[in-house]
This record gives sequence, C-alpha cells and structure tokens, in this order.
Amino acid sequence: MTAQRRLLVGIIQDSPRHLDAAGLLEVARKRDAEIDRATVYRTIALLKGHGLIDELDLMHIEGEKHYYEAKTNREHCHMACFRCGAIMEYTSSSFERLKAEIAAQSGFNIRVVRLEVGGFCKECRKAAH
Amino acid sequence: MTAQRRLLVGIIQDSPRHLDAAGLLEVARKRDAEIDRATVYRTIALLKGHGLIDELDLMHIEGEKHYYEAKTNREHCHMACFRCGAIMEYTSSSFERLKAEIAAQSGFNIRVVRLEVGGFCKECRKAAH
DNA sequence: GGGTGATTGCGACCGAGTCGCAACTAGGTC
DNA sequence: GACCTAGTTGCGACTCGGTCGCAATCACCC
Repeated sequence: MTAQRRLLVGIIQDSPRHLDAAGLLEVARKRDAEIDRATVYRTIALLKGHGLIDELDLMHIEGEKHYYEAKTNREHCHMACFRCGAIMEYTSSSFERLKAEIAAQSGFNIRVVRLEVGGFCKECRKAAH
Repeated sequence: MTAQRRLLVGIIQDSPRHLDAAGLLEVARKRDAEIDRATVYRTIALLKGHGLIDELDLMHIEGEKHYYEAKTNREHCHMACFRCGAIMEYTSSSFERLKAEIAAQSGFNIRVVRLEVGGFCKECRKAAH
C-alpha cells in the first residue's frame, strides 16, 4: 500500500463523474505532481484484477477511452446519448435477475458484467434525425 | 457501393468467429491483396453508423481489440472466459424484456445495446483459483 | 462516353497503453 | 531504530489500434 495507490483509489471512489486514465492522472497530479502515467495504468490494472473497479467504454462516445468506477453493490447499466453526450445510469432488479439467469443457465461463474446502451436521451429524441 | 465494401460486408456476415479490424483486413487481403487498412476502418465506421454491425470488446480478453458482428434480430450477450478465452453467446427473452424496460423507464431511444460478461466457464470453474 | 462527388490507397501521424530498467520504499525482522 | 528485500515507482522508449490529409481512382448518373 503506497501513497500513490491510496491517492488513486481515493480519487476513483470520490469522483462524481467517470474518469478515464488521463483524467485520473490529471486529478492525481494536483495532489502529487510526481505521479506517473505508468503508475496510474498499473494501479488500474491491479484494482481491476481484484474486482474493485469496473471498466466502462460508454459506447466510445468520445474516442477509445476507458472509464473506471468503484464497484457498487447493485448492478447498473450506463446509457450514453449520442447527441448530447450525457451519461445516465439505470439500476433495476430485472438486471440482477438477468445476471442470475445467465449464470444459472450457462454454468458461468460471473465475475464482471457490463451493460451499456447507446441512443438518444429523452431531451434529444425530438431533435434526433 | 464499391467492391471493397461488398467484400468486407460479406466477410463479416459469413464469418463464424468474431473478427477484429486486423483479422478482417487479413481475410479481405486473401481475396483483394490491394485493400488497405484505412478502408477497413472506414467501412467499419460506416456500417456501425448505419447500425448494421455491432461492436464488441469481449472483455478485452486479448488486448484492446474491438470485434464486429452483423446485427442479429435477437439480442444476445457475450460471455468471455478469463481462463480458456472461450467466447459464448447467450440469447434470452429476459434480455429483450430488460431492454424494453430500460427504454420505457428512461425515455431513451435505444439504438445499440451491449451486454458483456466476464468470468469462468463451466469447464474452467473447477480449475479457477 | 464524360463529368463529378464519393471512395480508395498511401504514408505520416496520434494517443492509449506497455515494458524494461534503475532508483526507491514499505513493512517485516532482528 | 537500523537493516533487508520484495515489491513499487518514475522514466523513456516503444507498440499498436486507429485517424487524417491528399492525390489518384472509381461508381453512378445524365
């Protein structure tokens, strides 16, 4: 447990928005100017491997970045609006049930689930071509 | 509609396995040695934009590649085994219902849905630590 | 068959992520 | 508290998936 790792974990847990590796580095540098890109990537890999954070693509709405969030106890999906870029979350017990169904039917030992939706949000629907 | 596009669409539709851009280029080159990397990427972007193909990450089991498949009429999810690397598909009406539920509850106009699962398959469960 | 807007191939480029290595540090041992 | 060592960091070079600008070419329409 190094100072760098404590810092990065804290940032991910406290961040209100989803951060990508570059964003995480940027925020971390404000508190530790010496922290390196490689350390950020290595810490992300470590946390991911231990199942402490989830990786998101958010439908690649903004380049090929990967975003990270602290693992929550409730499964939720991410919805990305192709027009305004808004990211919304949706939590549902149906999703939990589907996950259980998949595990039961396939015999899979599920470690990570990622449900992402792309489309147009309520506000942008009218304006969408 | 150019010969290159026809070729690429045909390959994606007929491929038994999920191809990434490099794999697609490789297969395409067997029938048209002149076809270029950029054309492959541009065609993928075109088809994706028209909603004719879906993009998959398959939980980044093998690097940061993106895989593509022709859009099917039934929603299905992809399960990737972290140990043996097998990719399995799972089709379920619960998934269709969840999609409808999300659309109804959020007011989202859903264009793309991606459900990916990572874990250990039936055969690898015993061996998994 | 000729014109033209879209598409291709090419090469240079970009940016996310990885790797090897030497310096450093956490935290266990005496 | 000083010492030791395995593990971690910072760094710079590198890989690789994907993009871009441009000149040549092609598909399609009249």
